[in-house]
Amino acid sequence: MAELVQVIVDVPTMQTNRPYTYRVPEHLERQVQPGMRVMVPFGRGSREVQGFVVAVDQPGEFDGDLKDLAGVMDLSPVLNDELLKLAGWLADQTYAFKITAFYTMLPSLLKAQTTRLVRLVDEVDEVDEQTRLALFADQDELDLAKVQTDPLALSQLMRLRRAGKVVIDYRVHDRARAKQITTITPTLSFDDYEGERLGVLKNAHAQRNLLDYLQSLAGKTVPLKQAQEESGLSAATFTTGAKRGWLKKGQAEVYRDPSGALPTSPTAPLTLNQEQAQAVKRINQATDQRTAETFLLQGVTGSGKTEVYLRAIERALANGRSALMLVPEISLTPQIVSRVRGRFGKQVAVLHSGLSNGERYDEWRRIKRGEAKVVVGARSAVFAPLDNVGLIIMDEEHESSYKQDDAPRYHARDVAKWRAAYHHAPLVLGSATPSLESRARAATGLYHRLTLLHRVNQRPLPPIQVVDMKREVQARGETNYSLPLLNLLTDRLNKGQQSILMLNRRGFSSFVMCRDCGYVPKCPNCDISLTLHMDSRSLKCHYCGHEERIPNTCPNCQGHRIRYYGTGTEKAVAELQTYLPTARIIRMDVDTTRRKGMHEKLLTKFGNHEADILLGTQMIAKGLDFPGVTLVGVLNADTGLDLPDFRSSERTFDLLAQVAGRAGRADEAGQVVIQTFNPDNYVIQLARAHDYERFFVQEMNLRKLGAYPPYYYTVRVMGSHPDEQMAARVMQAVRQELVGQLDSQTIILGPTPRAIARLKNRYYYQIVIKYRHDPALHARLTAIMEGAQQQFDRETQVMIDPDPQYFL
DNA sequence: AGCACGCCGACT
DNA sequence: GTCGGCGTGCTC
Repeated sequence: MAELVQVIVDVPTMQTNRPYTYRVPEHLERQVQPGMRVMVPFGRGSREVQGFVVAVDQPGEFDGDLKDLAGVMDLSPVLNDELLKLAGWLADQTYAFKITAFYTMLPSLLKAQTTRLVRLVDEVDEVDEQTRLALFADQDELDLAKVQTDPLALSQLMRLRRAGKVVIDYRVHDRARAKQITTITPTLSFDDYEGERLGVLKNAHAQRNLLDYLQSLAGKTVPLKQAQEESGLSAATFTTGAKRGWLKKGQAEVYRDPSGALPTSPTAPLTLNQEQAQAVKRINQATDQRTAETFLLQGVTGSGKTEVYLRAIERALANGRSALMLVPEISLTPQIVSRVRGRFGKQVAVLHSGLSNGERYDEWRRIKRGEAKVVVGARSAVFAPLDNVGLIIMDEEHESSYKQDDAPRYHARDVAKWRAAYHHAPLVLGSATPSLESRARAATGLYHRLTLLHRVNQRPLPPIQVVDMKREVQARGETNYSLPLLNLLTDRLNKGQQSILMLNRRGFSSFVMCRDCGYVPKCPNCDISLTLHMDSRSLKCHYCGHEERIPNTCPNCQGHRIRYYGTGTEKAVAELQTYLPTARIIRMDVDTTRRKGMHEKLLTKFGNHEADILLGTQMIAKGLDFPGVTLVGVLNADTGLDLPDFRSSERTFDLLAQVAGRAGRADEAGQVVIQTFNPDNYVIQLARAHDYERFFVQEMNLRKLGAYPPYYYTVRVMGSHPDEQMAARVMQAVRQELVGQLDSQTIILGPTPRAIARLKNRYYYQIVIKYRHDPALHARLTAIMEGAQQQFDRETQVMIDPDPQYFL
């Protein structure tokens, strides 16, 4: 019988980042288990918070007065033993709070909402009637959150509270609800319905039809909605039926169905070529033998990696185990989902960002109950509550979206490795352009490398033509389109074939600049240039959301020549339309796809050949498969090449390889055009040659010279404060705590102000640490996180980002 | 996070 | 003299 429990409470601060001990009242003794959510009183007053039970019946060190658990929120644990352990590891590795780790692993509905209600105590006569009316109107309770923004009301309430005239109640409410639907069940026998029919008036058609319908059900319970559709009768008719005792209404719990009515016709496995068969064989061996081996499946675009995944999943299932397949959000398209569903049917659960909170919760429950054995999802799906995992797949493993860029700053690849080791399951990392880290590990034998060099359709990779834009611009003036590209576009248009054009906007966006004095409007809070949004005719800050009107005159020199800079897709489309007046062009960028579902809608439209050219940003590069596309153009390949980021070459190479793979997926041969101002750059040249391996070798040399990953590991320590001096001082102190304490090969860079030094009125300074092997570092950094609050004032924030994707 | 405690300025 | 500002410490 549990008498004591250890609870991690939902108060995300360093000081409370440890278990608190609670007594278990008798009536809860039988219920409470580790991994369950509970409600506990915390702090003075009547405050109640949600928490997670991490241990039962282990007496804590605390010897003060214990409080009682207020309630248990779950019937069975939401976190099993594996996930509890994983959360501990995750928090430790990413320097995050334990509570943050728990919530990251669970659907958001399991985070209870707390409301604070202000209630008047009985003797109101003492309270000024005017005040009472102003604040409470005729209610006796008031949601504090609604008043929070009104400083006057807030201070009045606080005064009343001090005087004991009002109290604040805390209510924790669980938002996790199973969806309920109404059902109907016939209550009479076939013959009895015949009897009822005699008692119904001849012209009561609806009722007669209802009797017919109920008869046809033969006692079966059906959802009311379905009954209405099948019978064509109204809800009111069924209500009348219930009153007459012909049927019974009931409630049933259902899963919200995120797949919609998507027909998933079963698809047969494709025939494997020899390379694929070899890869499948090796992976399946590991699955059978339960070895937690990591494979790097390196296959050119179109080499049939997905089929390898599906075969490997099949084997895991055949062994009675489950499988997890991670894909980047952007390639979690209906195409890939229907392919997995087609093979494994209802055993598949899909987790993607398009799900509502309720749908996500339901998919999570299906997985947890063991009804779904295959999970396909983006980054956070790596925490799917699967039991007995037999295989983990991570497609496009080089994608930077696998790294979460707020706390906990985990990389899904590391979590996948942890879980694979826990379950003794193989992990398959798939990519055409692996991350240098993974490719290097395959080179040392840490990962087992599997290669797919041939495309399944036997077609060669499309030829890539590199066009020097310096010459084009010299000859024809400022333009986004070279003659070779225009000629090919015209040719495709004449043949009725489709083209895709990509505008590389990495590290680059359109902004407004004064042509007289060079003034660029900046965000008053964040010190970064405001981006131009033509749809709302405004300037917006991408970081804090600040918005202002486009100025007519320059605020700096009062000049009138304030113009737009940078090439947006909008401008690129307009220019293209002047060259090709008859072409039907679809523009795809953040602006045209902001509304939910627009992304798919535009792609479907293009897929149906309702347009000739798809012009968009990076988002068009991934995972699209349009057989009709025979020309792919990259308008500005080098944007992003010169960013002060050691990974910019790698990302550019990946991007070019990705888009090149979009051409000629089907029968027609494809052609790729890359426009660039740096035609001789090695990234461009090796992308043109489709030569990842040489790129790998060359880039590794540069990384070695610069002491960058994968030769060195990196950690970024960021400190922020509303006062710039303080931010700098904090990071200076952090540096002092590290200097002399670390390995002799470890390099400490900074502190330096971050590229975006001010965000939301806070100043940021950072230190980057590069190290090869430094056993003392982790403990040092943990100590810095723990000490930061005590050492500095409350406004100080210290964040640690292990293995950052960007240093900017 | 949210609350109490405690120590300094402008009001009855 | 007190009311109330926000810096600091603590929450089983």
